[in-house]
Amino acid sequence: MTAGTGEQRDRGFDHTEVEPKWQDAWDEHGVFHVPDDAEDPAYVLAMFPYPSGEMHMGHVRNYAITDAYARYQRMRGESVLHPMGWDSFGLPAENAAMDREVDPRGWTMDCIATMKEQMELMGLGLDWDREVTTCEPEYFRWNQWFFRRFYDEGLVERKETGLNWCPSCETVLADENVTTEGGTEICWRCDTPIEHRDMEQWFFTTTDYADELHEALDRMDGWPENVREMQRNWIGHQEGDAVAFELTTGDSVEIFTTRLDTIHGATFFALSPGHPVAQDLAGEDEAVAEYVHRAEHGDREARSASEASSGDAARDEGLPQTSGVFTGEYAENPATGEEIPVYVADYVLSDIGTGALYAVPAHDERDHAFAREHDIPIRQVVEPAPDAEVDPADVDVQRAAYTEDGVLDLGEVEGSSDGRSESDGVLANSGEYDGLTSEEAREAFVDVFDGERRVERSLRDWCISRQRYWGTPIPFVECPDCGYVPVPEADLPVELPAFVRTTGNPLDAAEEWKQVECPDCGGPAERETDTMDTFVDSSWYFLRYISPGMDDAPFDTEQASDWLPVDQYVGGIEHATMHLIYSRFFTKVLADLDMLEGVREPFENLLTQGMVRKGGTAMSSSTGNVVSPRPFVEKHGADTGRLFMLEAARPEKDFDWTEEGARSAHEFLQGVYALAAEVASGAVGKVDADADRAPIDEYVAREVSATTATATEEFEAFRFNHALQAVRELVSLVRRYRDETTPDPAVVERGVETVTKLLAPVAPHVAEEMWDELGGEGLVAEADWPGADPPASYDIERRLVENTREDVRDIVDVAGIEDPEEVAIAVAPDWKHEVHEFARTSDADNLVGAVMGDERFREHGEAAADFAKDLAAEREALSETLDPAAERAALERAAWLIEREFGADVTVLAAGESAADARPGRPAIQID
RNA sequence: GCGAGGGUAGCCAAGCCUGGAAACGGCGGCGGACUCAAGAUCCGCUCCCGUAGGGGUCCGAGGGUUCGAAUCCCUUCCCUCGCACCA
Repeated sequence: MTAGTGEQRDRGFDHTEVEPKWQDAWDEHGVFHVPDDAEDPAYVLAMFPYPSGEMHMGHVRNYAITDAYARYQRMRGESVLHPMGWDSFGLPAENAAMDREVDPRGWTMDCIATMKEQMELMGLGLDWDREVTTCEPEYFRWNQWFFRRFYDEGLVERKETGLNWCPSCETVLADENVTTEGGTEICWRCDTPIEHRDMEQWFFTTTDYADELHEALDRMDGWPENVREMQRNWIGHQEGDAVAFELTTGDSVEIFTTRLDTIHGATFFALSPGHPVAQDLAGEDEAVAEYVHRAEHGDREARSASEASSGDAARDEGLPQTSGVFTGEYAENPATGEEIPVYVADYVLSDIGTGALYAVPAHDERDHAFAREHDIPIRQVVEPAPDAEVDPADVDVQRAAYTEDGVLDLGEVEGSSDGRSESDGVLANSGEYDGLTSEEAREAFVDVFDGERRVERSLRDWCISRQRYWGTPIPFVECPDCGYVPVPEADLPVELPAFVRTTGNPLDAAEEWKQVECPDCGGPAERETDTMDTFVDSSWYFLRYISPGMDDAPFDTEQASDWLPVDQYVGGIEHATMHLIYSRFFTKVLADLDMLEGVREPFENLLTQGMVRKGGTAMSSSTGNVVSPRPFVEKHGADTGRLFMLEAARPEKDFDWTEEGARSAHEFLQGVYALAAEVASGAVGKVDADADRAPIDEYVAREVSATTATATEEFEAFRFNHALQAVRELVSLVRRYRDETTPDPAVVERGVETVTKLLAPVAPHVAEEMWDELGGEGLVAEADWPGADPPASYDIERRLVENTREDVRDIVDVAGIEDPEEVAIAVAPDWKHEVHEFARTSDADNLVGAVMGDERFREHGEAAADFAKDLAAEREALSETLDPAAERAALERAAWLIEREFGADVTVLAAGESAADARPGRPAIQID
């Protein structure tokens, strides 16, 4: 439908008129501004966007969630910080600049302006006074400032290692920026397969914090388990031992193993092709040199080859898994004193452990395969424990490796009472250590072989250099005499030179900018031309929101310590191992630099929102499978979009965008607005003292309270869909009340007013309009959230009413009663209630006996015995019921619903003859 | 291979932690009210049988615990995601 048609205006509201009006009003009242002196406000944060210029539905969902929660908290009386900013450095701006003769800055600023306008269109309640833009020198100067501080603290290293290179983006990438798809490593931004290059780059030493980053995850209850698990995987955790082996080359080579217990079975030694000792040997031995070369270069071809094939694993096809070359050198097995041959083997990876290992073919499958191929002896040193399920005679290590390591399953230690230990392995052929369990042997051997117990992790230091223009210049100068020298703090920020279109890094081409004096010796020097990974920007932006204008520090320590951690963070799962690890790292470093007090984790609660799909598949601009937010909002209104998104599914789940769902949301809003307008115009009911109506009014009042309680609970738990479902039910009830009785306008008004408030966080514009119609004071955005106690015994009563209504329907239906005229409902007599309660709480063995033994009940004779028998059959399932008077009152309150449904008179009776069939919670029903 | 999360009526989807009602809600379908009619709105029904509220079957499959299991335990199958030549 077209906005603002005459037809619409008659009965509904026109969102093109209403939405800007209230946006202005919120603005004028500074509703969303948080003063600096606010005490520990609720910090509700959506991951700030990269300003691409167009919002997509994922953004809308993200912000609809945080805004609803923030608005809800505000109505609860909290001060709320709900800020927004722009993650505005990055390659797309540079690409756009190359494509269409603009400069990255201009393009970015235009995009920000458009996106901000779209956010305003959505009516998001954001504190724009705290807007943060990472590509502004006022922001990125602090990146440089942090870089220097980190450098002073020894957290910055410049080192050469094998790095990921994206040929399309023409820059190195951190490990975190590389994703694996079908065995191929690709760039997270452009999906181009990456290459490996050895380069010297700048690193933040995230590994210094690996232990804490890993261990703290266990305590982060506010995070979803899958994100924590992803981070655990990413950081890695292998407990083992490092032991040195002496080689005939004269080198002492450290290995890392989780199976030190098997050391007596080591029959060869293996180095990865990248290992320094292997590299040295390659210099002396042609065969080794050739193998190392093939291993290093086969790599790339093999990857593209395996990509073409079905591509199960990224196993090199050029080099089989068992490939390797004997170096002619030997290592001494410290356990046996034997000389074992040293191989260079491709299956040994340079970035796992130390890149060197002793191989135990008897107890490791890969070592086994290698040994078979190269005719190396296989010696068993672990066998099944005497009490293990496996017969030692069945173990043939010549045929296959026996990998049971005999680790005690902690959960099963107690279970050894069943006569069988869970420890499967004990040592054999290991001299004096025979008979020890693997675990005991490991304990012993660390000392015996002068090793070191250690935890190996897969987390690597964070490579932050990027060979791109549109980022924060790394504040260093390279002097031919002094080496790398930091730019003095007084000279910060190092700003970007004008953009030039060039292949490669534009900063390299900015000759004038590049040439500087060395801060140390004053001689000619060159600026570092790399810029920082943009994840540096996003690692602390949530701190800048706290003191956005501060110009002598990145943020105010005292205020940040009070306002952090972020109470609720909402964003996409794609940042699980990137942004969310980097931010945690930054926060810990800042805490250790005393810039934060008592805060070591930035985000208390994390919600990863699900995708918005269409027709079962993800919305994607490349396939055109999208619903564009802007046209949608212009046509149907922001509230419609927000309501639909939030009621369609729980925030963390994916959901399908459907036309029907959106339409249903729109119609609901129009309908509920119309109801408010009708109430406001005085067209509903008349003030007329009618005693009969009192129970009905009370019924509605109780439903209003119950809905409020439900909505509150659900908002609190981020289940907006459940809250909204309850609100829809209440609206439906209020309508029925209005239509079918002589309604009390005050009751209707209270219902509609409550609905307005409950809806305000989700459909804020319509809610303001309704609030205005109803004559509410001020803005509903600033109104108090309604009280939230559920009425006494509400659940029991609801069950009673629902059951009774259903029973009436059943009877009418099954008995084929055409036109019921009178429905009589009779509550069970007092004594039955007493027996029921007695049965429910009694623990007597013989319930019937116990009941009949009580003279209160005995006087009801046979009826009491029968009833007791029935109860006995289901005594464990008996649930609490209302007392007779309460039951009767509840049914009287609900009687109007039955009258309305069947057009029959309904009478609710106290117990009488007609109540013979009645039971507590199940009244007798007579229909005529 | 390791790990995490899932499998609920035609579809989407609650409930499972803290066992106790054929199992919330939405969509679709069916019937009814209102209406000249359509739309909108409202009220029901939607696993099977049943002319007074009853009975049967049911929550991926199979076992078990229990008076009682969608919920707890074990086994098994399938799906999604993350990690993975990890020494």
